[in-house]
Order: sequence, then structure tokens, then C-alpha cells
Amino acid sequence: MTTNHGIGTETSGCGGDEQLPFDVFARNCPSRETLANVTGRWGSLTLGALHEDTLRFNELRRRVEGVSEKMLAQTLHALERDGLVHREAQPTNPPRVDYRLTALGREVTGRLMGLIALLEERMPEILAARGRYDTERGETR
Amino acid sequence: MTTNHGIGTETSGCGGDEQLPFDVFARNCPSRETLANVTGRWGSLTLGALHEDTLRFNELRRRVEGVSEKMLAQTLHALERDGLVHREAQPTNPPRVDYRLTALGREVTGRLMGLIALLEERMPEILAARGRYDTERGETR
DNA sequence: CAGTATCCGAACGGATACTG
DNA sequence: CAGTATCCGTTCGGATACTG
Repeated sequence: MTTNHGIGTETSGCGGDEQLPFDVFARNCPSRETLANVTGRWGSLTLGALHEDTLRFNELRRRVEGVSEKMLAQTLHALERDGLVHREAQPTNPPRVDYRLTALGREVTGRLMGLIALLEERMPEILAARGRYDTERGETR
Repeated sequence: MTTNHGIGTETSGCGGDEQLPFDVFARNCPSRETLANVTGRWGSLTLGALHEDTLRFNELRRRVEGVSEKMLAQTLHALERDGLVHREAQPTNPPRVDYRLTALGREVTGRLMGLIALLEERMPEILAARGRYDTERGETR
């Protein structure tokens, strides 16, 4: 797309009241926040885990290796708020809460996984590039 | 559970010496770092800017609205190290340095832009979900 | 089980000053 | 122009303890 993304424009009405399209390159566009939620450290892994299964809180904790309770809760809140994840609590005892992707969440996660798959596929090239960079530029660290 | 992504496995040999595929869900997989570089706050915007043009340092600074010198330099180093961006310095005076995407960088950026485009397209739904979430859950926080 | 609350160190990130 | 170095406040994020 060779259109102007408005990267350098200060006038970021960006989708709100105007008919301007949303634009992550615009400084105050809410899409920036969603992008961060989706691609953030735990957001992408959480979506990835839910891409395969409906999961409960502690199941997610076990599957997303390394995430803390705090971060998982925070991540799930953000994704739920953006309408990408659906939370369903059964009023049983002990409590049971299921998390699953919404329709929109599945679409977004699909593209996200596409990006991830490409990176994983090309990691050999990337590691080779790193090796070159690290030897050319001083190892002197 | 359909396919095991190894999310919960501690044994993350992950591509290194073994024949295991790279896996962002594995704790120590180097692909996690690359994913962070690509999707990070300034990484995605920098790649997006270079998707359209070869640019010099200060041109990039102006196009990626809001980035500081420090962050732009840091971001470019990381992307160059991963072999996604190529840096070419002319030994002139004053110095001139051009940044452009590598072939791999163009592929990665393509998918990244696909994700971004979807999010931008669906922002109305996302904002609606936010509105619902914020009113249902107490404003009383 | 499914979270919330708190503490605190580490990392992020902006502003400024300086170098080649 | 193209960066590096430094200072320093803000946020991130893990460990722990506690609630319903």
C-alpha cells in the first residue's frame, strides 16, 4: 500500500468522530493500544494458547510457560476488554471460569499466528544474521 | 488438546542443536526475542515506515512520530541484528546512512501489516467492546 | 480454583548533552 | 547528519501473601 499512513502527521483525529480511518501510526490512535495488547509479551502467547482450546485460568497458567498470576490476569482483562477473549464464569463451588476466543479473536489470532509461523520458519536465517552482526561488531562487551 | 505446541514443556531445546522446530511458546526460544523486536512498540512502526521507503536516520525519526533518538537507534540495532533491516553508511561528510528492509524484512513486514490492517479495520467493534466492558464493570474503581 | 493486593527490583523510555 | 552517553522518572513484571 503506497498510501500515506499519516506517520508524520500530528492531526490524528483517527477514526473517532471523523470519517478518518484508524491508523496505528498516528500518535493517539486507540489501535496502538490494541496492537500492544495483541502483540505484547504475554498477549500473543495467551491468544496462541486459546487458539487451540477453551481453557481455565490455571490451565492457561500452565500452558503459557513463565507467566505469573498477575500478568495473566492483566493480559486476560485487556484482551477481554478489546472483545478478543470471552470469559464465562460458572457460579459453582469451587468456581470454574472458561476463557475462549471470540470470532474476532480468532481472526486476529489467525494473522498473529501467521506472523509467528513465518518467524519460526526463518529463525535459522535470523540466527545466522545475529551471528554475523555479533562477530563483526565487537564481541567486546 | 489438538497439537502440542510445547507450551507447557520445560524441555525447550527449540531449534538449536536438535532438530526441534523453533517455538515461541517455549521458554528460551530465540524466536521470542525476535517476535518482541518485530512487534514491540517502535519495532512495528519502524518496519512499517521502511515498508514504503528507504530512509535515513532523521527521516525515520520524523516519520515515526514520537520516537526518541535513543529508542530509534536501539530499535534499528535490534532489527539490523536480526537481519530484517539493512544499514548502509556512505563515508561522506556530513555522513549519510540509509536504512532499508532486507528480503526477509519485507516478508515479515508484510504479515505484520496484515495483522495491523485487520485491527484497524475492526477497531469500531473493538471500541464497542471496550465501551460495554467499561460500563458493565464498575466505573467505580 | 480463581483471582486481588502489595512490595520492590529491573527494564523501558524520554530529555539532554556530547562526539565524530 | 548520525549517532553515543548519561540521568532519571515511569512502567513492567515477578514473588509473596491474602480473599471469596
